[in-house]
Amino acid sequence: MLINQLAKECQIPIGTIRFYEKSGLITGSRKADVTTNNYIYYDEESIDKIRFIQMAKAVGFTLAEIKEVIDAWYLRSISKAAQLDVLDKKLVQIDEKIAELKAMKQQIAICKQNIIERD
Amino acid sequence: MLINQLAKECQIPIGTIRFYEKSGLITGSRKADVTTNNYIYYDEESIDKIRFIQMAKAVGFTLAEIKEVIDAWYLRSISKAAQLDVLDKKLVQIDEKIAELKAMKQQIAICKQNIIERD
DNA sequence: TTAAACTATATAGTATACTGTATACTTTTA
DNA sequence: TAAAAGTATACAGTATACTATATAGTTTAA
Repeated sequence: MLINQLAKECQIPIGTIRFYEKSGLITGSRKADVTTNNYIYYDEESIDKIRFIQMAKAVGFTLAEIKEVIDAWYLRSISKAAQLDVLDKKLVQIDEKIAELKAMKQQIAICKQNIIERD
Repeated sequence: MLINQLAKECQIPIGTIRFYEKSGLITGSRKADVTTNNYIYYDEESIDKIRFIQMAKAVGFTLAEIKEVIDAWYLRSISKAAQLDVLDKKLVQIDEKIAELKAMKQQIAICKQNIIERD
């Protein structure tokens, strides 16, 4: 699929896709049998990656942190142990974020009570 | 307490505190009985606010979003209904983020399995 | 077949959230 | 009491993550 369709599929601007590709987060490829242009084609993997990026960004991970995970995910050049290490560390961070969100819920619930109870 | 102590209390650079104050997230005050300088004093409320800011930032909220909550929290000039509205919307967003984090955990767990199982 | 739409590359500009520097004054400490 | 440390203000600079613009070539549709 070409960049335009990938953008529609993921509901994300084309410029952002180009930016992610330049940042090494996703990778499209030229088709050997197409010689008249140098259009870049993307596959399902790119969709998966972009969806993951969106999710991770929404919970406060930076693109640098996200790239670490994506590399552990897809780069077979990295050793098994190193891959698992990155993923385990990310799981810890995720649990920390869940804990923080739960703490925020608590705080906001108490704040709501204060507002309701005051005259 | 002066800015230096607030910074130590919250483990945050003085410059960041000044930036937060200029952004309207926290508010210190001069002391009427101190006439030789114009030092700004901060109270426990500033600590609470900065701790909240740190937590909210860690899970991807912007300072603008955080300011909304802090205003709903502390500004009595806003109507009760409006305050509760802001807080309820934030609770929804928090639940969405928790859901995204849980989905990420799932994905990473599956990825780990794939890495472990492949030879 | 030509105008509209799509693609690539390069470069500049923007928004958010700081971070650093310069200047000037005040307080603390050796 | 003088040097070191702390404080305020203003403004410039930086990092991250886009977003826009210009240019040039390619493909598609009327």
